[in-house]
Amino acid sequence: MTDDAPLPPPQMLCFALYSAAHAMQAAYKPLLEPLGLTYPQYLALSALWAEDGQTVGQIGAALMLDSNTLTPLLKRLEAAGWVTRRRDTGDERQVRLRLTEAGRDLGTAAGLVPMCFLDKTGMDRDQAAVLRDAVMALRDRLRPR
Amino acid sequence: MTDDAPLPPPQMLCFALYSAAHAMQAAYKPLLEPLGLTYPQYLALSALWAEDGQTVGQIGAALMLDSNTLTPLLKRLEAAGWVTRRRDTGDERQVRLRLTEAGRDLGTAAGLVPMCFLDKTGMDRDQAAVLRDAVMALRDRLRPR
DNA sequence: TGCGATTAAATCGTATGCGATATAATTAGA
DNA sequence: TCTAATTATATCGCATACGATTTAATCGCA
Repeated sequence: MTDDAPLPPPQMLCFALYSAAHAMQAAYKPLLEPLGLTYPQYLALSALWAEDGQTVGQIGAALMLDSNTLTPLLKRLEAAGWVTRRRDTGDERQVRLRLTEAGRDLGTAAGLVPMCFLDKTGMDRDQAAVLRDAVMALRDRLRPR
Repeated sequence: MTDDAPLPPPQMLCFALYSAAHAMQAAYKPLLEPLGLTYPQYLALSALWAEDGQTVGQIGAALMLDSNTLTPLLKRLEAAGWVTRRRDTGDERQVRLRLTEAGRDLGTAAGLVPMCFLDKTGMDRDQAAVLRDAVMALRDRLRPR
C-alpha cells in the first residue's frame, strides 16, 4: 500500500508534463530558429496553414489561448511579414488573420518540421498517436469545461 | 498509408503536451492560490520539502531550470517569508535555500494538494504512474543529453 | 427603435522560461 | 604561488501565459 508522504518533483505526473513540455519546445527550437519562429508562433501559423483567414478567437479556440496572449504574438507575426490583420468587414469586432505570400511559403519550408520532431521522439506514428491521445484525454479531464 | 500533409495543431503530439501542461497548471491554480503559490513556486518548495538546504543549482537540477529562472522565483519565495537565501560558508559561489518555520508549515498545509490533483485527473495511482513514465521517457529522449 | 447585455480584441500587470552576458569565487596547473 | 580556466549565481532582454480591466461593436428585446 502506498503512503501519502509528499513526492519529490521528479516523481510527480504534473512535473513530468511540465518538464516534457519544456523539453518539447527545446527540441523544436533548432528546427524553428532557422525559420525565425518561436514554438507558439509556429502553432499559430500551423492553424492558419490548416485554414487561412481565421479570426483571433478561432485561432485561440484551436490553441486554447486567449487574446491577451495571442494579440501580441500575432502582431509579431504581422511585423515579420507572415500574416495580415484586418477587422472583419461584416463584424468589426473580429480580426481576421490572413497568410501573406511569404507566410504561405514559410508553411512549405516548414513542411518537414513535424517529421523531424517525430524522429527526435524516437517513436513511430502509431506510438506517438497513442501517447498523444492519452495526454489529450488527461488534458480534457483537467479542463473544467 | 499516412500522408505528409501538415497536421493542424489539435492533432499534433507536441500540442497535446503543450496544452496539457497548461491545463495541468490551471487545474493546480485553485489548489495553490489559497496558499499564495504559483505552480513553479510550488515545485521549488516541493524540492525543499523533500530535502531542505539545497543550493540553487541542486533545485535547478531537480526542476530542470537554470538560475536565470530560479533566482527571481526564489527571491519571491524569500520575500513571502517561506525560505531564506544564504551563501554557503564553505563555497561562497553557492546559495543555499532553507525553509523557514512558515515554509515548513506551508508544506504541511499543502500535503493534500497532490491527492486533490490526482482526483482531478480521474486516474488512480497506477494509471497516473504509467502515463507519467511514458511522458518522462519521451522527455528524456527529447533532451539532448 | 433604442438601450442594456453580450461579445471580440486589446491593454495592463505579474510571473515565468530561456539565451546571452556579467560577476564573483574556486580550481587547476605551469 | 600566480593566474587562466571553470563554476555558481545573478542580471538583462524578449516572448509567452494569464487574470483583470477596457473599449468598441453587435445583439436582444421591451
